[in-house]
Amino acid sequence: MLPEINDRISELIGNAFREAAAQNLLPPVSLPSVELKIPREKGHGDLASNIAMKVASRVKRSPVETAKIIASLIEKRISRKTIISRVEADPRKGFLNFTVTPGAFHDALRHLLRVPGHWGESRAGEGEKVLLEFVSANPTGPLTVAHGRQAAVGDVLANLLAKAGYRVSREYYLNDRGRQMKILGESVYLRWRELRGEEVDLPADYYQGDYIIGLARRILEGGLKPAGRELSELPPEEAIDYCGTFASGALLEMIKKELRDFGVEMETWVSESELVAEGRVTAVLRDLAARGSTYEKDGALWFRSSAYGDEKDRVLRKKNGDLTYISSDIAYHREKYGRGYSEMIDFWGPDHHGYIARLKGAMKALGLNPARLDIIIVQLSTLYEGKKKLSMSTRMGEFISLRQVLDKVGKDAARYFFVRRRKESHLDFDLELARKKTNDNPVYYVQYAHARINSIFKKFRAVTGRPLPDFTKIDLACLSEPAELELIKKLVLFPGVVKTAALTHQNHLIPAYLEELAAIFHSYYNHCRVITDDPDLTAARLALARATQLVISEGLSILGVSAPDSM
RNA sequence: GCGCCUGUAGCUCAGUCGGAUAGAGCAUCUGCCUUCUAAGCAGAGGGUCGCAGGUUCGAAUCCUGCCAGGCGUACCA
Repeated sequence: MLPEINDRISELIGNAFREAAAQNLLPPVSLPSVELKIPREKGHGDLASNIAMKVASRVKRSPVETAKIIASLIEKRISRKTIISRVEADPRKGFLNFTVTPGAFHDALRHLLRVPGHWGESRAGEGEKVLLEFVSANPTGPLTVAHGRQAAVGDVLANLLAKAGYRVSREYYLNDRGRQMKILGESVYLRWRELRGEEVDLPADYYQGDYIIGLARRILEGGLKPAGRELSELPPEEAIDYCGTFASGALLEMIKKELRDFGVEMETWVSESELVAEGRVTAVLRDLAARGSTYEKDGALWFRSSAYGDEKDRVLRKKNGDLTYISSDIAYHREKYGRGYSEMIDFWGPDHHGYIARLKGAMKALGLNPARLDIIIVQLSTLYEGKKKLSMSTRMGEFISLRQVLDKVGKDAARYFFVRRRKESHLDFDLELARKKTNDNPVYYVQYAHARINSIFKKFRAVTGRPLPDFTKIDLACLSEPAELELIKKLVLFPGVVKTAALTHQNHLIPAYLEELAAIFHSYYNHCRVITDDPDLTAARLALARATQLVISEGLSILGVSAPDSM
């Protein structure tokens, strides 16, 4: 609806400039695209344009003078049919300030009520396929808080892009082979021996967490026997392999459950070991070699990444014959390109940012367009309990897991807090605040508005003994209080916020918008009673409350947060 | 050294393509429940937008240099 209002005003401005040229008031100029902003100050109307300032030098008049000429021409065109009721030239800077008619806002509100659940959708994505890959943690331990934020940020952006008309899928890339998996197997194996009464020495770079002991105990007490043989009868190499396979399988199941409990559903899981088994890694190394992008040095195979923007060349295959992580990652990303996505988005932690150049370089070396691959670095979070900072040492297994955060604050608060700040910003996450049931807590503040509206509906049914009216058939013209028009204006903005957030990957715009909307509603609630003696006014206000509820629940559903009917 | 991110009110942070007197929440102070949920509302105080230049009619925003913090700079992942 707002785009329509924008278009109509742009048209008025364009016509006024042509008219000014025809009457020799201003020289003819080609106009830049008209930008309309919502002024902060209430006295500046509903929408403002800076066009007079933009063209001032070209028309050889001051911005204020230009604005005055244009405003007076537009003013003459104002009638009952136009979307604006007033235009004013700001005498200090040269803004053109427009006041939109209440009728235009009522039309927008009526439209919203006719498309419940679809307000906020757009076709900006034109059905293009987008793949979002996130979390992708090694199955070597529980998900951490860092994974939690990536999961929330990735999942919410996926929801946003879907709203904006993209065909979205979510994917988890499973690093289920290589050095870390071997260490996992050895860690569990050592703990298993320890449980059997042996003295063992767990090297510092092995996995230290208690969950490793838990896995070892499951092997021991469950009497798990690989191929019918006792683990103790196997040669250590085989026993370690078995422990690794068992542990990564169990941990993967745990990760899947954690993600489900966090509200994240991956469409696809891609396994690194399968990519290797299918020969995709050797194939990609061969193709890089064929393109002259590799060379042998010191017994290792190198990728000429410095020729593609990286600061130095990188090893693909180590001296001992093992593949490095980048080799399978190159193969994995080429495989993704082959699936026909117009855009692929990876979410990584900040410790991986040095990796971007070499991966994009590899895509370029393979003749693929690196611009289709967008790597988003999600900054870390520091957890607090009030003022107390919580320890975060992963090495000692002392980290707070995503599971613990979920247990402490619940899915709604966790997801909301993770996306509330720009993903580029380091996040201070106060668990105590997230748990509070007061207005300091933004999640509750927004959810409360939704529940409160529901309670108005309940009251209406109880008092009148009638069901809610059909909101699509209500005369909204009596909504004329400033507080009502302000609320409608905010509702009308929602689709634009969703679109901007999706296209610029700025999830945090949604919580910010919802908090502003909730504030306007709470203020309105204190200012005007919905249920009054006037049945027409009551119906119109119920409709406005319903529209607010629809937008809040749609906004929260983008965040994957529930919209409770009562609190 | 080089690369990426960050620096805005006491604290946590918004600020879209450069636009009007830089905004919000928390914290502090003052009010509002016989009426739809006080998990709410109304109001007050609080600023050298890290520093210095530059571009511009106009800079928190763009450019350059510097300062501070975080992360990275592996034949680990």
